[in-house]
Amino acid sequence: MITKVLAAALADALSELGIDVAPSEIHMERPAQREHGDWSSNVALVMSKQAGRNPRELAAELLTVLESTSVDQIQRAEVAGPGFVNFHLSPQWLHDVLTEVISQGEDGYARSTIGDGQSINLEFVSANPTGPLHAGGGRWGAYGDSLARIFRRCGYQTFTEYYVNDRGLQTELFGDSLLAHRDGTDLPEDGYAGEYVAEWASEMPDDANPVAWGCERALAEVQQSLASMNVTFDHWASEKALVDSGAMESTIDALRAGGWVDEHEGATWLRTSDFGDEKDRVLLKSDGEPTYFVPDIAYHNQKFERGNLVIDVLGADHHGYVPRMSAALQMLGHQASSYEAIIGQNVTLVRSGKEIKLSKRTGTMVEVRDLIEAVGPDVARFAYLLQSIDTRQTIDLDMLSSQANENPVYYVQYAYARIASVGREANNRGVTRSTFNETGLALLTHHRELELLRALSSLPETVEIAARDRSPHKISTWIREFAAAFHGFYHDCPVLRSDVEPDLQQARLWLVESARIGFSIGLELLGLTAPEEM
RNA sequence: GCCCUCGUAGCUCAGGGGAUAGAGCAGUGGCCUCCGGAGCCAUGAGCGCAGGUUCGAAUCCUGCCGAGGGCGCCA
Repeated sequence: MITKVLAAALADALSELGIDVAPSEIHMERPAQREHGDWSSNVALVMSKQAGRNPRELAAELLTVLESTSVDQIQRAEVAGPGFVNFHLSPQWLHDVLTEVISQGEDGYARSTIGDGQSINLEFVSANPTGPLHAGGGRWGAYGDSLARIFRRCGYQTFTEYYVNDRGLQTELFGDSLLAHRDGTDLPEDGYAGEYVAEWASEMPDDANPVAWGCERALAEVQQSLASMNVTFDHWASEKALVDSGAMESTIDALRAGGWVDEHEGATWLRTSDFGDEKDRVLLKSDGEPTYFVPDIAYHNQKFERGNLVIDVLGADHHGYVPRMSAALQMLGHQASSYEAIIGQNVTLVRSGKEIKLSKRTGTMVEVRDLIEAVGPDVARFAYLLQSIDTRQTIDLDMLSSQANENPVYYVQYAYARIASVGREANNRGVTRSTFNETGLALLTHHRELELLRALSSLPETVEIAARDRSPHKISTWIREFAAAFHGFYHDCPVLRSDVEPDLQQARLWLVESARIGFSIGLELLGLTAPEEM
């Protein structure tokens, strides 16, 4: 890769000046302004203190040395601003990108090895099985699923889970609510009053166990909604099965054996404050019943059997829970760094300019299924993935519906459809692609062609950054920019038109193929479909 | 009161310590004789406030202001 070549050249030049820096320490960046070249380095600014020279002076000396050891692709290098070394490259470096994309293909390009040999267990959504998934929960689904795809592309062995709370107070309340609806009796206090409860109650067989039946019914609903948005899980972990296996007892035993458990005020406590939690937490209530915390610890402990790094995606309303879980896991012998919680901000749903408060119990809700049915799975999924998980997201249902046709996802998918269309049209015209090695890529000099390759060249680093920052939205941002580059190219650079020279046509056909590969990878990471026609 | 997030254009949001802070939507004006106009091109406006660290801060630190969330022997 060109950045490595440039960094190595800079490192060599520095060592000639008596400054030793590993090439990997030298950062190459893409200048914001095109006039500032193709690549830029700030080494002179960073090293100036150590070198005892001012940055521009050092940069100038670097250039002198670089001239004698010139790299092929460097057309010209210059000192700019406070001391940047800017490289203006010949288009060859972008033609090399095209070659790389074609030779590595859809499967190999932008595949990273940063996660090789590591495994991640990723839990997300895990909404209680007491009703349909609401539209806010869809965000965790889209996020988690895309993050898992990104992890996998980076070499992490990734295992995804949905923790099903199919026992406990909420499920019993839900079961009782189903019964009350079916039998026409009074709803229990704090029972579930949503429309779906009445609907489901009428489906419930007389001999069914309301809790078990209700959970199963809800889970099927959730599963289906997520699947329609292309979100799936490797494992649906049942809390009930976990508890039935005796995991609660063995977990408490292990914590006791470690000396982390105290008894006072009639209850059994875990000294989580020893690990930075605000206060200690109750394991067994004074009535002897375990709190929800116990099975949760057992579950998290067990997840380490399916990954070295355990990650939870949690809504902001659960962030207070992280220190106690981290404490408990450390007591059980896990490294603090092997447990990570990603805290996502909640979604605000707006309709007719008014915020819709979501509550399963009172029944005011917007189901993720409604959203998907209204705008389509790709629009819904991309809407979730457009923004950083740190951003409190506002989804305006009216706007999403009324502007469904100009949704950003179509901008991207339209580019893919256009590529497919070029292929079809090439068939119609009897144009075939020649052997890649015989194609004259040097003919690709139009700025639109080069911009397209430039965008394509940034995909590998974007994927790694997205994995490192746990930020699928960086792929969204990338693919929108990539689509813009493609539409610009498509507008200005005809491929099949009769006035295009055959050699140029061949080069462009391969360029289009490389773009197809780029879109294909990006759309797959986002879990979006790649339509041949729209 | 304490803790966690977040304040960027009219709206929804990008912005890995770097140079002149970017998109989309909304507004205005242009662009189809052959590959799909769901497209392309042009145009106005902005980093909540105050300090600090740094050669350099939207980005890191502190304080203030504002918004959301959390502070149960609930889950």
